[in-house]
Amino acid sequence: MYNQQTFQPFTHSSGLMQDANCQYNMTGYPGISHHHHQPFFPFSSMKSDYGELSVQAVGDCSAQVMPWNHLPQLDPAGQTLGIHGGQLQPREQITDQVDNKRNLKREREEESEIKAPSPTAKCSPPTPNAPTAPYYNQPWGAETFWPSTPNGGSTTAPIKPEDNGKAQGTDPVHQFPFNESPNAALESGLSSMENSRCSSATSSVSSGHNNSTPRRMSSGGSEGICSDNEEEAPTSSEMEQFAKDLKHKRITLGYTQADVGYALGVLFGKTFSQTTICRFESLQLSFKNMCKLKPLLRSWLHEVENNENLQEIISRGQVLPQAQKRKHRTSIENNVKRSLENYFMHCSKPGPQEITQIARELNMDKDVVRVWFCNRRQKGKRQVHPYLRENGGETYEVIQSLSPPNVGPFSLPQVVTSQGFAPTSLGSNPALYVPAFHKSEVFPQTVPHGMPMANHSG
DNA sequence: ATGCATGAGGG
DNA sequence: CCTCATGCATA
Repeated sequence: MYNQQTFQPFTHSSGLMQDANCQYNMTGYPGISHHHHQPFFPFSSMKSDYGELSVQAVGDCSAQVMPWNHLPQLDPAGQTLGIHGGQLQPREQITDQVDNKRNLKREREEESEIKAPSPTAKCSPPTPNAPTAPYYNQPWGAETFWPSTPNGGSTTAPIKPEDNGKAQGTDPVHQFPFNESPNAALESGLSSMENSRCSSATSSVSSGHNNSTPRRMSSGGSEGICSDNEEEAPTSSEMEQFAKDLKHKRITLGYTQADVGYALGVLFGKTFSQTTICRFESLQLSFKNMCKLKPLLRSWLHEVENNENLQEIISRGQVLPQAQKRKHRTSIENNVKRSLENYFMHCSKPGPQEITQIARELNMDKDVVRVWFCNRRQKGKRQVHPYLRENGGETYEVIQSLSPPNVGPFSLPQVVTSQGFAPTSLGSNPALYVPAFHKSEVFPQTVPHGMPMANHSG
């Protein structure tokens, strides 16, 4: 077992990651006013999503050079960071368990599944409208990452290295770590990456495994990619394989998930948290989301494999100070959780009234209950058993494990399928969990105090 | 690795 | 209000 915190040869590694979001403005946090400009990622002008970016910048051999070339120089200050440049220090032993990892898969549009077998209940989603096809093709608007913030404005758009200079003047904390001149080494390395993509996009990552299935729902004609449209329409198996390879490679090279997330920030201007990388590796993101991140991660993979300079550069990333602490994580007691589970089993989508009732029943804040249900639903969508994934996603499994043991008379088996990533049935049959009961059954009139959860004596 | 939370976008 | 993407905080 590797523990991220256990291996922190780099000054930036650990804390850095979780704080990494400081790299880009969190519009959600008014208090935070660091406008860190994105290092270099002319999104504004490109209007492209990551997919496109990666496709062009990274993938297209002939495409105009992307931000890569603009990689800022190593900041002299960066050297003071005490990072031993360039050398990868394996922080974790290469464990075989890597492959052992549970490879969970979830579907992209599980949405439809929810209402699948369910009758017409208020609880069940109004309408499925969930496209069965993986429409991950949708563009990744720059705004997605850099929404124009009303307050600052400077925060939203990624800045180019050149701009970076002045940006620093204003905001010394968050600009790209390197402000010198372009790093030749890096450029060279990056270029290698570009090449690799053209020749064999899948390189070490997917090479060998996936004989990509013919299914390309969308031809990236507009993107004008070299030949690797894998990014556009990776199959579930491809995705799984990629995730697996990514993780293996990452660990082999001694990177933590946090490192990867940070590196992405250095390379693309958008940092991701350890959490996200973790979820990617364990396929716990929506398929769409996976597709979105894959190109970036693949690029990272190419870089670390072919360019040691990249490591050096990334290593110099400055540790961004924690802007501010946010939220207090409410801790829900186990017995209360069980109660919530019970409610959820019967109605995964309680209405405002029901939520209020539940909240009252459990002496919880309404919002906490609401959020709990939201999260529970999300979790339900991606929660599948690892072994299911081999089935190709067509199989339904009744799993009781998801159900609280004490649901008593209300306990329902849950229908689960692994097709989340099933190449052939994406979205067709997405039931991961089934809120089979109408809310009326759960809330006949008012939440009965005698609800099963009430007796959770644990 | 995962629980609880935030916030954008949609209806 | 919900879903979805995402992450801090924590187990």
